Amino acid sequence: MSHTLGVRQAQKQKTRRALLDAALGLLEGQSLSSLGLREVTRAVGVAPTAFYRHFRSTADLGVALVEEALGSLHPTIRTTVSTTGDSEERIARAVELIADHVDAHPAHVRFIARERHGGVQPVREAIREQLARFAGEVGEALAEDPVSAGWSEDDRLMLAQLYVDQMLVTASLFLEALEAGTEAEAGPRKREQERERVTRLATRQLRLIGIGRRHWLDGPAGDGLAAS
Amino acid sequence: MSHTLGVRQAQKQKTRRALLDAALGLLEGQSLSSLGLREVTRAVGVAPTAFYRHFRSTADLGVALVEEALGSLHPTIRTTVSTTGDSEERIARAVELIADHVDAHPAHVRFIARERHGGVQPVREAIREQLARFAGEVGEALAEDPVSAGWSEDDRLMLAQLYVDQMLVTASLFLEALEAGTEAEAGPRKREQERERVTRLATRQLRLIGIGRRHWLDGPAGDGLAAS
DNA sequence: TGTACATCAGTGAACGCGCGTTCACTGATGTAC
DNA sequence: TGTACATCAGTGAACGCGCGTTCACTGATGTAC
Repeated sequence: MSHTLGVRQAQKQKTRRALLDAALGLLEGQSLSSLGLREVTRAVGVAPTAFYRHFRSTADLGVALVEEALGSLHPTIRTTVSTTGDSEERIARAVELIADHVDAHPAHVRFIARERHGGVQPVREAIREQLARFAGEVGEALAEDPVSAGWSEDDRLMLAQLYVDQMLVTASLFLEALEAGTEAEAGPRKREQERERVTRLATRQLRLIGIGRRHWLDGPAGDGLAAS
Repeated sequence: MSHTLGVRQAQKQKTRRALLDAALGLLEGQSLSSLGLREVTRAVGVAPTAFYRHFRSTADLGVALVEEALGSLHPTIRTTVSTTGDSEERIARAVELIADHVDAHPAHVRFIARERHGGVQPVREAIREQLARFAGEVGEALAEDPVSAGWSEDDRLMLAQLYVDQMLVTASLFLEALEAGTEAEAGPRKREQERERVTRLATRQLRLIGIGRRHWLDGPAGDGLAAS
């Protein structure tokens, strides 16, 4: 019980971590489809051939990064949606959670935003799967929420996908806000302003969706015919 | 008035078009940041150096593609939002318009989805600018719509951005539906099913947003406190 | 209309460079007895 | 505990290849007179 891994395995994991971290860093300025295996090993300080001890290719490394970026997020998302309380409080908490996550893991967020529609098929597919899982989980959480009681499975999933996409859009905006403050002349003042702006925007968008949600079952007399 | 261009200019435009078309084709399978200048000229059948007569770099070509993909869409979007009629009809028309656009220009749509968060900064910036213009235009159109009468400029822009992002999400889903039918074993049957599924999903998401929109000014008594 | 010169889109050779992948290797770690 | 052998993460040389960029060029098109 004292040694859970062995020196050799531990060292291998350390190199693997270094490769993933170096790749993530290099991916801030380019897409996965142009990331070179030699670039990554050079950044870590190992021979190019060492790469093959851990990954078949950079695409393979990309799939591992997807798992790392999104895999641990499932419980967080679940509890966030399930949280009870006033609608406004829940929205504020969700937006804050997204902002904090972007602050804590900007490179992961950028990677997902970039590669979701990127040029590497297996990575796109891995992201698609994770997001589909998110949507499924949010949909289940919605089933237990009085606001969406009586909704069909189909409707719940429709709303869940709207929420998941909205989450990604918002995360991406927070990332841009973060970068706005990193530009040479701008400084943290600008960043703070941008962050506040995105928070306000995302909050109101979620509020509007929440209103639509609460009136979803009101029937066509209450909405379908009231337009224009 | 008989010759508007001259033989030399006409030939130059033709080569330029060929370069843009070839690049767009090659970008179906990779990101701009990994697209090679030699790849493009090889596909067209000109010498690599000919590329420089038209573009400084592949990034420069990418910016031209953004203009081509989004520049002509402004009037379309404006009239779509301004269209009068029943709420349901307007939603159906908007979704159909997106589906038709994806059918007509799949490579352009993929390019925008991919490079919006891609690894080439000037291209990201060009897309950001075009989408900001879209949002501004949708916001103006909303000002003339009775449903959003009395809204603040800020609120209109908030909704406009939600619509623009939703438009992109939907276009991206239609693109996936299109590809689902292109895979070897699937065939057009699968594609038709997927297309119908996305139409239903997008329609209901827009419907929910529309409901939220109609109740936006009802006040906190009607929505803020009704949750959970 | 004809001639002489200017322009400039596209050419083709050459360059140095970094790429992904192969291979036989080394030497520390792990295991069997 | 000690010895003999197996494993395997990381090495380093070598390969052929395609890349972006430079340069002086060619020859059709355009223009001035």
